[in-house]
Amino acid sequence: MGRAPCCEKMGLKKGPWTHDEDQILISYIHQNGHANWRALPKQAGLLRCGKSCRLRWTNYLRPDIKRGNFTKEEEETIIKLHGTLGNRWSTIAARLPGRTDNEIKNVWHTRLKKRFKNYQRSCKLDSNGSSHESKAMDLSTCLAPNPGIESIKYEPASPQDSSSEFSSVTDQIGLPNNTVSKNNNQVYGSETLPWIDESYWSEELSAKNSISTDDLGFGFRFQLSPEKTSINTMTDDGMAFWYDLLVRAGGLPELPEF
DNA sequence: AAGAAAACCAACCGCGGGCGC
DNA sequence: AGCGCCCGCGGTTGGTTTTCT
Repeated sequence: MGRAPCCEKMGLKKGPWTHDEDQILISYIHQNGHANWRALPKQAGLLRCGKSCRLRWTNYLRPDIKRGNFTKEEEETIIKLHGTLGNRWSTIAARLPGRTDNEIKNVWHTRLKKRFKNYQRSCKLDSNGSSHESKAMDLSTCLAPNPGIESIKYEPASPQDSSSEFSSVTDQIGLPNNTVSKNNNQVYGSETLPWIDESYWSEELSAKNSISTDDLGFGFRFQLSPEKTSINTMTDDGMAFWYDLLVRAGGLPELPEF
């Protein structure tokens, strides 16, 4: 079928908006609203397509837009919401009054994503493993004020899942097999890390009592249980996994300085 | 001081959903 | 039911500004 390009018509202007164009658009919308974006530019006397007008208004000219740098709280909110919602920028923007989806998307791509990646890289274990403990504690610091993991129950995705597949899972999430054991579908770690306080987990997670890792591509389910379990070493991928898990659980604490 | 590289961000593009005809 | 229009969304681009060497 195919659709004609939005600005195909000759004479329609593209590129950065001028101050005069902004004033025309603002004035028109204040007087007439923006019920029909397609018809708006012609009625307002702008040589722009409706799409361009809508974008300029929603991303820049709207009176309720908050300009200026993002606060630390706003950045943390973006990271938390991105962890649970993914790239649903408009949904994230709806939770940040005065911020646009475009702005949030830009902040994520230009600053937050890189900072998070750098942090993961900084946590990467030494090849000789000598820094496992310290790096693990770095993670604990990262996850302060309630470091550690309360309890994780391993639940095979299907009845035929075996211990060998469990090993592949621990490989995937970066948990060395010798630090984790499986017994009656419980995953046990060593005792070297502090526990996560039960209050750490959100009400939402408590209600669900389980976290599906399908979204992460593992195809397994980890379920909370009353028994305490801890993990004492992690690779960067493992950290990314747990970090993601905590974000998804709504329990992301204050971010460390990167 | 100047050129290069990196960071930033406004704007564009194309897709898909909703809706009316 | 099918088609086409409109709008909103997410991905991407490219120009500008800032930082680095």
